[in-house]
Amino acid sequence: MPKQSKSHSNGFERQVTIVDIAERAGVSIATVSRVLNQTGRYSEETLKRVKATAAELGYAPNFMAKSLKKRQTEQIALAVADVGNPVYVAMAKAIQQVVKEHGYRLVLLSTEARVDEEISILQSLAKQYVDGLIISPLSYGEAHKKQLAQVKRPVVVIGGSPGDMSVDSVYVDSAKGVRMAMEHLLDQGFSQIAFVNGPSETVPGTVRLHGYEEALIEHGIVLDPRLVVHGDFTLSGGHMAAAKLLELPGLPQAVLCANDLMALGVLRRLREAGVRVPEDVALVGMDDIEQARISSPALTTVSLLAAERGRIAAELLLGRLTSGSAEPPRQVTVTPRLIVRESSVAYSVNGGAPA
Amino acid sequence: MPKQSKSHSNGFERQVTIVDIAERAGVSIATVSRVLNQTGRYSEETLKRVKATAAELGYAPNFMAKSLKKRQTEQIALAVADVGNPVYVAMAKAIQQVVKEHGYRLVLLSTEARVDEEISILQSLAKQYVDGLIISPLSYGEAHKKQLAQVKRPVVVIGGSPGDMSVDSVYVDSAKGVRMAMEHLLDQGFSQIAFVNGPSETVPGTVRLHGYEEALIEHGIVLDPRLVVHGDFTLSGGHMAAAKLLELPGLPQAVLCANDLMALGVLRRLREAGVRVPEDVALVGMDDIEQARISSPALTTVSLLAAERGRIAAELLLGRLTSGSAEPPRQVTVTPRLIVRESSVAYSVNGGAPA
DNA sequence: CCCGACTGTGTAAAGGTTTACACGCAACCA
DNA sequence: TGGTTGCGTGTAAACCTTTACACAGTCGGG
Repeated sequence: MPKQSKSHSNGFERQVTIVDIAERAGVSIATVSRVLNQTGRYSEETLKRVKATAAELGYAPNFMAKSLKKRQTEQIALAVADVGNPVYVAMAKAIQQVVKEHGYRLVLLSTEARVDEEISILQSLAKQYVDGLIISPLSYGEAHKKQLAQVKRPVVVIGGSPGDMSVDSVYVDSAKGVRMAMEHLLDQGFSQIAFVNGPSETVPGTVRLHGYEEALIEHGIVLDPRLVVHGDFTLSGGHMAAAKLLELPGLPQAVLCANDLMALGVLRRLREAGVRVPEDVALVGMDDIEQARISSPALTTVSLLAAERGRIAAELLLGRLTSGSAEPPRQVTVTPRLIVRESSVAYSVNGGAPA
Repeated sequence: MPKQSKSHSNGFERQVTIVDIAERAGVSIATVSRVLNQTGRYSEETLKRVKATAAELGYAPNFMAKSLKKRQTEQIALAVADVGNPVYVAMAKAIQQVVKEHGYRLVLLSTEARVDEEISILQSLAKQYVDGLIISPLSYGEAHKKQLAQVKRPVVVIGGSPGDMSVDSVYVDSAKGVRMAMEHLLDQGFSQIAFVNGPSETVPGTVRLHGYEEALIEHGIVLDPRLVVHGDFTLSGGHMAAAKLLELPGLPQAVLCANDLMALGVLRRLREAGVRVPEDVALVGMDDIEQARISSPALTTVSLLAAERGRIAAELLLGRLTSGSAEPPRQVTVTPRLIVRESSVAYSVNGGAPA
């Protein structure tokens, strides 16, 4: 016997709940829930009636109530330093794609490259608004590790330190990437190779400088401190860094940049100064962002596989979420790839190898 | 849908709740809630004790429970066709910034340029996982309007049709943008101006074509159908479109592209063919993405103010959220801005102000 | 004919908050 | 002194689900 609905004269549009469906269909809310979630047992007859009533009423389940009860939100968060940075965009896109496939939504968090923001995001995980987090911290110190140890929701970090197994992570050996780029330049006979690095207090900054130094040592070249300048990983940072290089008595034979954005800034500054690339100076970047492919000359770069790292991170996280969190942390390492284009090979243009 | 993890015995490590704090501090949960939310009345003494206990226990409020009760999630969603498109990235960045300032989180939804995805996002608003939505649909037809009319949460659309007041929206007159670009080219004496448009079934596609036609009519030039080609708003789309133009008996004097991405593709193809820009052909794009500024030659373009539109949309939405939803829908219109750079001025004058 | 198994369903208890309402008490005023 | 006020606090009812448990009926086997 269907009870009389008690919701008539309320001026507000009350949300349709399973209670409404239950009343209308003459069953209990438990049955409605079972039918709608296809769980437990119910007869063919009830199934039809409940589904019909739900459709009729335009029912939509309330996510908050569901999440509260099931203790999972079907949301995962991505925290990056700069939403506009092409590298993170590529990552975000890849991640968005895989989490969407699995029915999760992506919450975009921006840290503005501030450590305290990163920490506070880690802490806010306790508020349970997401099931898991992918974070790509710029620095990765004790504060991070300490927070990570306390967090109870799965986290995967993109970046971090190699061999650190305190949490799932995906790592790219960017020092090796730098060495690959250096090999490429050294092989062409260049010995005066400038290095436009990022801020030295960031992880990428220190790691990549290390790669640069190693490559020089390996080839018996002493590091000229004047050839190492710093930018902030942005276009204008590269632009200013190039200005510093132009002040040197002689032009270096090649310039290696710690990321593509700075390389493009350098390219622009060099062009303004009438310096031709690659004829006068060879130029190499890192990241393989889309702009590198379409710049003129097309930029030689080292792909750090941003999209792939994003994809892997998402899969790692999803794995934690669906199967247990019992297994020990995993670290997936991807290998950078050198992509030779126009900006670093002088002889392909004018036919003459650099002396 | 995410797979159900088989009732993962999460018995231990219970979440710290206000009940725990209440017991420990010897007060009721209501008092705890009042103190923690700084609402209602409580003595200085209780304040101290509750706060101390909360800190001691490492309490973090449960978002789901709070949202369920308060009927608001502190989340807003952004739905765009392509997360990787620089225009949407700029929008997203601006939006993220303002919503973050107001304590909201941003959920990123991608529609893959499919209408059914857009509709289903609109429908899913009923599930209440966000407080509001910003959507930038590629097409904007009856299906959209019908759904929008039913939706009970505030939505603001970026794009849409001018003068449509069924919902908050921010609109840019891109037809006018096209006319501005055309004026710029016509003023220099060019009459053979090719137009690389987007797909004609999209809103931007039709609108911009319209602007192109109007400008021609205004100047008494008959439209040469061979000069209108189509791309898909991507780099490679522009590349292929340029190929078509190169097949024509004579080169046009100028090429106007419906967006910057295609313009850069055109630029690349022209360079491959040995055509110089701007000496042989003038080139103009639209959108003013960052790459336009650093390309070589720097691309003349029409700024469609993506970031600003994002900012405005976010503010519109936030306005709805905080003050009432009583007021009638508003439509904010922004005016495009011509940005003259190198690619369109043969006489090598750098920069320049819009007329 | 009884017992166990199974099937379909309902009852009620979470899940963690916010908040309307009520209550006890001190202070104040007439 | 009695009544009002205001303060600080507690009780309990939501918010909307999911789900453990119980119950009533049916059916088959012994």
